[in-house]
This record gives sequence, C-alpha cells and structure tokens, in this order.
Amino acid sequence: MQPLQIQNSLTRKKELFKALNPPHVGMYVCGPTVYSNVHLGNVRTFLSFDIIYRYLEFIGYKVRYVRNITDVGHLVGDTDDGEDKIGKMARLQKVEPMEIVQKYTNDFHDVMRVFNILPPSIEPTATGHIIEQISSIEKIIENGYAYEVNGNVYFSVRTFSNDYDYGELSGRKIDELMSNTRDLDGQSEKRDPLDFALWKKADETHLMQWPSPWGLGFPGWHLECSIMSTKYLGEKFDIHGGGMDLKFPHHECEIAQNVAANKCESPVNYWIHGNMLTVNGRKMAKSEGNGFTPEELITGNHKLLERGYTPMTVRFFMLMGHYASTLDFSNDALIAAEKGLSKLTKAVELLQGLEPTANENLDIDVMELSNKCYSAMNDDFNTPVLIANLFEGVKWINSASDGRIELGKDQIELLKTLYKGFMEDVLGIANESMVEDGKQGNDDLASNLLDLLVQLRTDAKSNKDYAGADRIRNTLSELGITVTDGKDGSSWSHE
RNA sequence: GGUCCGAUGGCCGAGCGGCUAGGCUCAGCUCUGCAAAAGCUGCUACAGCGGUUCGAAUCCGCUUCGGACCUCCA
Repeated sequence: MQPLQIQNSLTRKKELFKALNPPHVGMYVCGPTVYSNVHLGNVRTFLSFDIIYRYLEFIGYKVRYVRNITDVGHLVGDTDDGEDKIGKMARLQKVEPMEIVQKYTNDFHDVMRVFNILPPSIEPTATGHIIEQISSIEKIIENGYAYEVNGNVYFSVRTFSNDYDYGELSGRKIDELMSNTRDLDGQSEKRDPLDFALWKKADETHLMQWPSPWGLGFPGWHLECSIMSTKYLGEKFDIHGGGMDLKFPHHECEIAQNVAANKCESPVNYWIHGNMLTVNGRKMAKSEGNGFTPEELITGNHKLLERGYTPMTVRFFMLMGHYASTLDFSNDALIAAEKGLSKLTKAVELLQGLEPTANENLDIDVMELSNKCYSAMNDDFNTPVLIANLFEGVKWINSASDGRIELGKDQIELLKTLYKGFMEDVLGIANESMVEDGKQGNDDLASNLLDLLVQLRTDAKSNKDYAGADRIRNTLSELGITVTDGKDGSSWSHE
C-alpha cells in the first residue's frame, strides 16, 4: 500500500493515513441540499472527493463511500425558526416537497455524470432515516445533552462541553463563541444561544412533518449526517469530508451529536475539507449572486463568461489547483486549462500508436516518472504536481512521435499503464468526444468525405497546387475541421 | 469585534529552509510549400520592512492588502 499523507483538519497536521480496517475504508461526504440547482462551487467540492475516492481505490483500498442527499431539515435564514428550504421551494412552486427533492436530485445526478464524478457506494437521504434520527435524539436526551421545550428538542452545547471538547475541529472556544453570539429573535426557548435544534416542531402549515415522541415535527439539519454516517460506516470511521464552509457549525455539531449519543470518542479519524471556488477573489455562493450553473458554463450563457467550456476542461482546470486552496475562476485560466488539456489528450492518443524501437532509451526513466506521480498523490492528493509530472511524459511522447527520440517496448507499455492509470482512473479525465458525442455514430458519411478531401488536398500538394491545397484547408477550417500535416501524411480533426 | 487562512513571474498555479514545478501567454529558432502541431531557447518571480541562519519564497516579528468562518452555504 502506498504511504499516503493526508492533511487532517482535526489535528491541523499532515498525517500518514492508516485505515481502521484495511483494506476497507469508510468515507462520508456531506452531499447537497436539494432545493435548487447545484453551482460550480458545489461541483468543485464533489470533484475533490471524487479524486480522493478514486485514488484510494487506485492504490488498492476498498472504499465504502457514503454521500448523502439532504432533503429535509435545512432551514432558511438566520435562526432556527426559519422555514425549511425544501418546504419553502415547494410552497413557492406549488408542488409537493418531494417533487422539489426529486427534481433537484435528478439535476445533481446529471451534473455529476457530466463532470465524470463517480457515484458513491451509498447515497442515503435524510427523510429515509427519520426513525434513526428520532431514536438518536432519545439517546442524547437520555444521556443528558438535550432537552425538550414545546415540542422542540435542543442540544445543550454548554452541558456537552462540560464533559467533552466542543470546538476541537473548528478550533473554537466555547466562551469566545458565547461572547460573539449575535442577538437574534426567536431563540427564547433555548437555554443557551449556542444550543442547536435536533428536532423542530411543525405547525399546521408545515409541509414536511413526522410523528415523534415530541409531537409532529422534523429533524434538525446537523443530525442526519451523524445518523447516516454511523449507520453505514460505524461509530468510528476513517474519513469525513465536506466543504470548508461546513466545518462550523455543521461538522462540529455532527461530532457533538455522535459523541453525545454514543458516549464515544471522536467519531472520525481524518477530517478533510475542500476549499472554495472564488470569483474575483470572493467565494462563489448563491447569496453573492456570483454563482453559475454548469449549464451556463458549458453554453457560455453568463455575463462573467466570454464563451462556453466543456466539462472536461472545467474538471481539468479545477484539478490544476490543490483541493485545499481557494481556486479563482477566470476566463483566462479556463482557456489555459483547455489548451493544456488538449495537449495532454493528444499526446495520450499519440502514445497508443507509438512504434517501439529495439532498444530501451537509457536517457528516459519512465519508472521514475511513475514514482513521482505516486508521490504527488501520496502527498495529500496533490493533483497539480501530478499534472506537472504528466506533462513531462508528454514531451517524451511527442518527441518519440516526431522521431526525435526512440522509446523501447517496455517504456511504451509503462507509459501506457501510467497514463491510463493516472489520467483516466485517478484524474477521471474521460475522452471528451466519447462523453459528449452521441452523434458520432451517423458521421460515417462525413468522415469518409473528409478523408476524400484530405486526399484531394494531398494530391494537390504533390502537384504543387498550393492554392488549391490551401483552399481546401481554409474552407474546412471555417467549418471547424482542422487539417494537419505530419510526417506520415495529413489528417483532420474536429473541435 | 473574535478565530483562522492567504499575498509567488504577463496570467493561472505548485513548492513551504539549500537542488530555482507545471500549464497558458509573449519573443526567437528548428521543422514545414505555407500554416498548424511538435521540439529547443529566452522572459529567472516569491507584498513591504526588520530578524534568525553558512543559506529563506519557505522560519520569527511588525506593516499593508485580500479572503473565509463566527448566520444558510460545497
């Protein structure tokens, strides 16, 4: 097994990864609240954990990857008296809450597929685990860390912090939190402003409600993740991930709930937080109005976009930065990524047709490059360094293809293994034409015609009819077909 | 106000005590009928000011600027 180092948010240190029960790994990632379309910032987080999932599998772990769908309990606004997000959308659109849930779950899945983000092993929903949440609340009350008021149940942060460490993940001190608590309305029921809701009473108008020992109501937002991670991964598991913005209070509350319910130690060994996607230096967020959807990005139909970009370009762009750093979105950066990706994929295509020479090239050490690729990923999933390494190999492939250097059979085979493994399996860079081009099937005729045109142009060239040759190339170029002369003749490609 | 991050060449973005990633852009060259592609070469940067060290983009302090969290957010 590779010596994998992970930056652990809990300890704020880079640590050697040790699975609790190798080769099995349990990983939980906070999924979306399905009340609206996901935007690109959301995609970045799920992409980051897609890479982590892929790499763990790649180096031989069997990962049970749980990523939830939040379909109830996430409230709108500042206080615990806010409306449920799903319920609000249902009311506004005059549909059933479950229609909202279904619609945006579908959208989420579509987006994940377009970006080649793998589905998790289990994708549980909050509404599917109401019973478990209720029994967990009962346990927390029984253990003395929660109390009921008028059909609402609150977690007592103060009581909990007398026995355990509240704030270990986010580095908060409970007294500082106290002094910084804002004065909000609607918190009179709570014994302490820091307390948070485990169960909320539903009034008659509330669209989503379930019976409970405390009357009709619905579960608090933080609870579902505690429940579902425990249910599918156990009281103690390996990795918990999510966006940086969930660290506090969401993840902190999750830990507290787990500990309070099970009287156990900290439930997660490695916490991993993905950083934000920014626009002009500011976090992309719905509230900022600077977020855009994957569809807007692909079509280019947005005021911040000069034109559209393919999903793979976006995926590659995001992987050129480290998951734990903020990444700033810009047209220039996307264009750079687009060109870089094209260079990389072309080289990989060339690699497939490379003819080996009799002897290995002693100046080129493919094994060393391969080791460098592993090292990069072992160092906290450093995809930018991995990509830099992959570009090293691109030079060899292109040079070999141009006949400037020679590569032996073993070297070519090793390169193929390397690019298949790291490009496809780890980075998840799929062949774009295969992903987007469903219409390729009926292109046989066009393809044959193009071959003919390129042949005609080659004939023209050998007759030194350069004007004719250029006319064919220019006309095709206007149609989006690029004709390229190589040492083995001319070829065409379609953007 | 509190807590915590960050400031790297024309742009994006790694590195986090010595060995000066990578991509994109730009310029020159090679190849080519011309292009394109590819290859080679060049543009040799680490916010500012102090300090520690034989040696600092990397460690420490201060200053300036930016951001995140503290409230829903991936």
